[in-house]
Amino acid sequence: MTIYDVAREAGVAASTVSRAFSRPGRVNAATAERIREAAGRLGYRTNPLARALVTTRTHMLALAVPDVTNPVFAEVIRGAQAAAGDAGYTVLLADAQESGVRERASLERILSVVDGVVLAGSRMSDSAIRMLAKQKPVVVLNRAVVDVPCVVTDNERGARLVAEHLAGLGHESLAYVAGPEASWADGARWTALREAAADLGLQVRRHGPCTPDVPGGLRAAGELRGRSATAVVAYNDQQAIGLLRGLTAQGLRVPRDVSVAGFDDIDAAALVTPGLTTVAAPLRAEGTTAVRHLLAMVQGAAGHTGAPLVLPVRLVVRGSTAQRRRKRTSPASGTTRVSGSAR
Amino acid sequence: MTIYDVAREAGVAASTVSRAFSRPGRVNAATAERIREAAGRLGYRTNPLARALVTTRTHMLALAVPDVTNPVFAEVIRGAQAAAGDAGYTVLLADAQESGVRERASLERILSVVDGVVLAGSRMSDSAIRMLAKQKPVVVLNRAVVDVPCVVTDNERGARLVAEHLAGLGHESLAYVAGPEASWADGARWTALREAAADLGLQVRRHGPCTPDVPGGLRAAGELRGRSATAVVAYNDQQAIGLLRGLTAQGLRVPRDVSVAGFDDIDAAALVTPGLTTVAAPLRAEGTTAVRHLLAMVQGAAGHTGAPLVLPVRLVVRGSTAQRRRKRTSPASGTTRVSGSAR
DNA sequence: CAACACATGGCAACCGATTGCCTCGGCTCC
DNA sequence: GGAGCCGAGGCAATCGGTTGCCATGTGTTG
Repeated sequence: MTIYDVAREAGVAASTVSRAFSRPGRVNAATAERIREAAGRLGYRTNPLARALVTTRTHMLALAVPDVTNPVFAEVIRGAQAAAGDAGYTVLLADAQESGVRERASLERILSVVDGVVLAGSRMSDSAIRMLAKQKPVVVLNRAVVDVPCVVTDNERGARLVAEHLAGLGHESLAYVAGPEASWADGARWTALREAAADLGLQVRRHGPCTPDVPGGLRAAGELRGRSATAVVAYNDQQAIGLLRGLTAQGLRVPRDVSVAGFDDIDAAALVTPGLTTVAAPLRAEGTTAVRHLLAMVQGAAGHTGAPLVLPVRLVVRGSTAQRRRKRTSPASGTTRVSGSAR
Repeated sequence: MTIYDVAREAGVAASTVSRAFSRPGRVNAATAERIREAAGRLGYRTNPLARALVTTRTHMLALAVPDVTNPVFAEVIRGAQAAAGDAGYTVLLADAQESGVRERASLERILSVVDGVVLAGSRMSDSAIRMLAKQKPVVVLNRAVVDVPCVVTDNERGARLVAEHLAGLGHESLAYVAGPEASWADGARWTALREAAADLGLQVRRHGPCTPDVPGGLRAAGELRGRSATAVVAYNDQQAIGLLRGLTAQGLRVPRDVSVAGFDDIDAAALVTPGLTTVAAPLRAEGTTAVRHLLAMVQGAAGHTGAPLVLPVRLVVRGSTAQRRRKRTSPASGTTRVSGSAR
């Protein structure tokens, strides 16, 4: 089923068939109708590859994520997918598997067939990204890279919200469990948290780096043992959940003995016990805005490489944070439970 | 950077360059080396689209999933991605958003550029799938469709394992919370559970259908209120987690008053309290085997359309199931807690 | 030494669209 | 009535590879 078959069926030249589809108005309405009908009869579908070969537009976008199984990115993917689909674009996923090298490799493979790239939580170096941005339109998500269009969440405000929340509960000494070193968001969150803490007169210590997953949080719980912090803020929710479990396993009670908070508000945050207090990021929206920006660039607009576009966050308070209690007595032994409201 | 540039640089014809890459042995080793070197110098990358246009092989595969954000499929995606990557193939994701119609639509869009399709948990009708399989190589995951190659998990054995586990704990009356009607796996699980229950002399009632997510489980918990079942098996882990919360909210204790089990063993199953007893499916392996089969077909092998390939499961016992207790006294009031082992 | 096989490389058609340029007929306008 | 314009459609080149077929040169064999 090629354009030539349709042309023969409709009694016109192939070029006319092509125009009938891609350039409405360029051919006579009646002829166009006749062609469309012939195409329908033959079940003709235009071959995207052939088209792409000459137009150099594939209508495909690359989306690189550090880990497909990370629920944070699952939502981002869905958002990106939706926005792309609406515009008639298809998303190619590049799973970096938490490695800058593999990220480069999988991008390398698909780079030549896509019209643009969204880098979500990229583990590549700034210069590698800038290099990439020279070849194809690129939008970076959750990271700021000079000279490249970026979309980020409001980490500053998020960190400040947690800090204020914890300060309001009487906590004076915080711990921050860090994410991967290559993560820009980690830096942003830590810096903002430290500043907010300073403003509020709180102590805050950094631990890590730890892997941004549940095991990472578990390990962090071990390292935190015996520290004086009465509240722990984790780089992300998975770590925070790991913390919840690790601290509990040590005989500590959350939030009675120690408060825990995370970032992102993944689904699981509401499912663990106690529910996790966290800074909710508009994950779906991150995906859609990134793609929309990218599409704007692909379609001509010179990507504004100024300040990153900042998406708002909000604090979701659940059961994992509570009023600070004066000194815990014997942290390890099982004391009589009083009532234990799950929230 | 085209093949012609390389040809000029190396002092040979374009066809020779092409052969140097795609048909090793067809050109003299020395010449091939010279060409490869010239290509390297120019930074030449072969254009997949141009190649695909004539070979009709794009080296891309479609993977349709009902929901990208569902952790079950996240793992499947990762497995598929890996297997495809190893073979030099790229995966295009088609998010069906839990709808047969949207599934068809997104497939429609990418069908013409892929060499084959993996349908994971498809919501389409059997006939629609068979139709599709006529146009392109198709492998169906977690569903049996006659005349189409299938890869499924051992639902029979899984259901039997849970049933035996629960029977061993003294339970005599089970409830099954059903998944989406369009889900083949739901039918398989329910049928097998019923049969196993019959063999073991257990009662079992079916409730639903319910959506295969946490809210679905929550709703099911409401409907279950006042039933006599002392153990509930859910279609999947998300529902089971919903049940956990819903039942707890009703004042019931899991596993003291009622045991809960799920299917799949998603990450979150180990994170909730109590931990969820569940039938672990080899999610990653599902993705890889499906893709490997598909690739075999794409590369010539006539997909064996006989009995589906069955992947083994195993039962993971956690804290959500326990010995049945003689009649609960007053299910709603908060009784004195005894010790509450978390596992 | 003729005849033939074989290894190697070039020529040119082709995949299925898109698009610049040209032609042709009908109209308008002066 | 002729110049000029416009709408509509066709021709053919082009995108960047692949591949069937042929030409050449070298080695092998009888």
